[in-house]
Amino acid sequence: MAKQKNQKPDYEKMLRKAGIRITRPRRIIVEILTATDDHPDALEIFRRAAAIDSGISLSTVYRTMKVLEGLGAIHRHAFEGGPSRFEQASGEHHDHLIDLDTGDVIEFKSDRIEQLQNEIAEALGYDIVHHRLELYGRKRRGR
Amino acid sequence: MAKQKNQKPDYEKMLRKAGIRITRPRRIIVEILTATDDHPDALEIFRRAAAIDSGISLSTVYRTMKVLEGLGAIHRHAFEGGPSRFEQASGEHHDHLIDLDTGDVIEFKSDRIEQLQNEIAEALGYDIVHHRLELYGRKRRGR
DNA sequence: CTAGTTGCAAACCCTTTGCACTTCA
DNA sequence: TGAAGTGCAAAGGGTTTGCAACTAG
Repeated sequence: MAKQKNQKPDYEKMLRKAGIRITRPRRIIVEILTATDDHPDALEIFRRAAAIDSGISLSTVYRTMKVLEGLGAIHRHAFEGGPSRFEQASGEHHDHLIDLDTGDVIEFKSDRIEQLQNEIAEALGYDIVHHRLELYGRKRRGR
Repeated sequence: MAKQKNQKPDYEKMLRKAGIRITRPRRIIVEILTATDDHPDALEIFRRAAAIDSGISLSTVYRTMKVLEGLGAIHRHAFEGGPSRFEQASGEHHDHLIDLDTGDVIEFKSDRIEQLQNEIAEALGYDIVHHRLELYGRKRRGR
């Protein structure tokens, strides 16, 4: 079996295991998450869901995101000056570079930075619970 | 003249130079900022201001913070799950470690991390406009 | 059957804004 | 004096919540 670069979580299995009902709205939302590789916000997920079933409500999207977040199936990011955006918890930890012109999110990872963060926290007498590293920038003009 | 570790901005001078009027509310707010070394939010600044002059409104606090931010005299931070918090733009750039139990903010600085960030952005073809690095943690229990 | 979920509308929190009135320069 | 700034109350955006109706298991 080929190993995927990004293993997507099997949401339905996770929900079932957690004893959470798999309802029609949840199935649709989870389907959308599985199908996406970007970082949509709740409204965007709602729009995509409504295109499949117009009966779905924004509240349900928010509630479902909260449940999935609780299960560790997705991550919530509060990038600057905008609503929370969500991403699947697949793959390993990474940080984000946000394109200020387009809103695009590029993921990156630096073991070296992670290590330095730990050293800093250590020196300050703290244990890191989590961190947030976001770079905000613009594409370099090929000058 | 002794060089201060953290040079506080002379807000009144900055305002005057920018052609912005120095009003009573602004004078009080700026006084509060000068007197603090923590990272208060708008409501906290409002409370401290109201203790000096009960006539001051929260709107004015927000408006003044926006003006000062525009002048580069203060920085606004949107730490997780809370209102914006402000700090004087004195001193050089630094990042933040937020104590999850107390909300305390500890400043730190790592040239090495900054450098790595630049290398990463470079490699991705981006110029960094600014970044955000926040560590969220708890005091290490002296075990 | 019945506890968990939903949609809806109202409430929330933080922040901004319109407006008539004040105040600084 | 008159443009800039103020306080107030109302509006704004994103998100959460109370509730009666619905539905999964």
